Amino acid sequence: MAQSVSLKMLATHLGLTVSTVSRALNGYTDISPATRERVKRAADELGYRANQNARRLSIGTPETICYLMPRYASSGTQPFVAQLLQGLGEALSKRNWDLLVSHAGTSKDELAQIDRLVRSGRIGGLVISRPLKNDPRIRLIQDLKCPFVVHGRTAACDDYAWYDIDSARAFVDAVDHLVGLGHSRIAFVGAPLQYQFAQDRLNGYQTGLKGNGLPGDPDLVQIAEFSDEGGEVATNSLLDLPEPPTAIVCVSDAMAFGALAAVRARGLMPGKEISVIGYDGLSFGAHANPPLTTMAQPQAHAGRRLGDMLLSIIDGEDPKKHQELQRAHLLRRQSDGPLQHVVDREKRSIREEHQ
Amino acid sequence: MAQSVSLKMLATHLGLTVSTVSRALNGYTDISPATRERVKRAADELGYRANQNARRLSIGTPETICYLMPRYASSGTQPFVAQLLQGLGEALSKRNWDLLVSHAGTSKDELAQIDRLVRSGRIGGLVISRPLKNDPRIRLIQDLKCPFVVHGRTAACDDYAWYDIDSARAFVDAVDHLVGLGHSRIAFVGAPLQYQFAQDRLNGYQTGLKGNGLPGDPDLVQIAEFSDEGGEVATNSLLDLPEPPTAIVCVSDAMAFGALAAVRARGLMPGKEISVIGYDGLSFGAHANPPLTTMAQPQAHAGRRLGDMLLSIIDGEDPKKHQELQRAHLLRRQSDGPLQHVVDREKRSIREEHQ
DNA sequence: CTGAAAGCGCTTACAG
DNA sequence: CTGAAAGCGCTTACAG
Repeated sequence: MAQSVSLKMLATHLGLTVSTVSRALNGYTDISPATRERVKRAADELGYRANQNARRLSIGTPETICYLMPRYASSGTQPFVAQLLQGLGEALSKRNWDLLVSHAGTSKDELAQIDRLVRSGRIGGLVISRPLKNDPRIRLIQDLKCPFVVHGRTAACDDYAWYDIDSARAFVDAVDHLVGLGHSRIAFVGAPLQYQFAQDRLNGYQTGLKGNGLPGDPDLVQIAEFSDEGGEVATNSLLDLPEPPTAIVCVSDAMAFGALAAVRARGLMPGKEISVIGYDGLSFGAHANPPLTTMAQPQAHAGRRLGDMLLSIIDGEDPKKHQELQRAHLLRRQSDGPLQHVVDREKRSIREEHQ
Repeated sequence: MAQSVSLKMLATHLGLTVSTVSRALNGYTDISPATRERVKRAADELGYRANQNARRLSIGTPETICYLMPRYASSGTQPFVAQLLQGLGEALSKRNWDLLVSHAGTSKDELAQIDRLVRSGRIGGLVISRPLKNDPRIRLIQDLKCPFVVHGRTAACDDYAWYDIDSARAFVDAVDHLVGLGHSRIAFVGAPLQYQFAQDRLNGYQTGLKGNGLPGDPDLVQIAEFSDEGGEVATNSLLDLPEPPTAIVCVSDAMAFGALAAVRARGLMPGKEISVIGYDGLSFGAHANPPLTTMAQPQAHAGRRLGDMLLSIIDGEDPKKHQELQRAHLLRRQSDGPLQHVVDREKRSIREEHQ
């Protein structure tokens, strides 16, 4: 590895002392403009870069924040990660902070890792995604008194900083939209409720039903694994009901893809016989069969905001002042449509043909 | 931020000197087993973690590697990034190294950033993805004498470490497969050739043609922007040809999604009238219309191997000994099929109906 | 087996 | 305006 020039080398090269050179480089005003220029030029020429480990040890801050990768990111269903990292990087680069990423195996590992991470002075802040309703990571980070910001929310989210999409509201909108299309038997395909986002979306669905004077039928709420396969399983349960739904709202685009597959497998056409709405706004949804109608959100925004918020908090601002709720909006493609008044019997016969 | 206990605090707490405590913790053998145990227990109880900035400054290595995010990752078409990071993280965690990610705006920024990164002693190694044929980053990193490993290859890839999929071979296989289905008019939808992977895949396509005694028709090679829109544009050009292809191989799944859309827009069914094969093996391809046949590859593998290789090189091993070529395999879904012997006129009339 | 000391490469009061 | 010195929190020869 190319041993880069040290401050001492630069100083002797200039016939100055390290303290003068250091202050010149760091823009101290008590340095003569002439030497300041001379020092900067020499630094450029020699390609001097302050050793960050030394610098950070000296100034007492790691100038680094860490993004804790969602544990299930490995399943490849986390297309938002690259964008989020991009946004975080943008926010941090303004102040030359570094972005670390950290994965963990089990939940216990994760807590131990967080503990190690902050106690070892490597990081000055943390960002975590998709918290549980009652997320042990958050209590730990609070105990550690490490600045942090949450991408999403927990059940009790009053006393820390977060950025979230108002997904409850989004599901109200989705239900309203479907009711507007004539649907009344609307189902919900959800993810395990220990995730707060899963609970929020279910709440929104239920609020939407109530707001339209629709009864809630427990059979129409199907919770499954948070993946396309899960969406398929849940949707199959719905379609097996004596009185199946005419519309389905799904907790994510991935689950909606599974729902589309299940509907098609019965010889029904999503967007015709059954409406399916996803949540996420993945660009890929445009290529689904049929193109997926979904609740889209400003993805690129999230990382940048999260980064800015975290930096402010590290600067001493009150975390409670950094709680930001964004809206999702309906991105209509082709998987939703008006209620079709078909006799049940007819639908069944079509279905049987394809089995 | 919770000021974690320092070595000095731990030492005074134990009535020992920092040097003894440090060596006990680092497993030196010249420490009595009794005190070693005592020290370790106390460290656990007090939650001591060595300050990494101090430690790394002292031992002279940053114990950190950096992944340079592909610049176009922002477009959201980089689903492999999360998996790659996961794999890298796994490899690094075995030795407690950290994983930094770095983005850059323009190409110039990127070079400056790399320079800063390695000169500032923040990182002990670099991994870069998808190099250009002649990638200026690689020359720079070599000049800097920073250990590195490439995810992909450049045109001249003899003197550094890399991990790549044999995509030339994959395209030979794809062409062979299509020829086996009766196709002879096979087109190529490609990405800009400054990317080496784009050139490799074109080469494979051409080799495949030659191997089957098929003439190469320049009209059948369409290069476009590396995205689904690009794939659509390229495919439209192909379908506008006086004698359109009966099969298309695409340089990526994203481009193939665009190709499927273009084919469907003409009222033709991919997998029937025209075969389309992608490359990547994205799980999402199963939800395309129709499900996309593709050349799949062991994605989870890449990050782990890259991380292991880089660590070995940092340990002093010869980079040239770490060049790994993996094979892709055909993942058949439903966008390919046997050549249909339809009269051209007939095809055209179907097409016109749908315009 | 343990301690005293130097050093990693910076920054920053403190003198002058 | 510049220099000499202490300190950030570790590790690691070197003594004893």
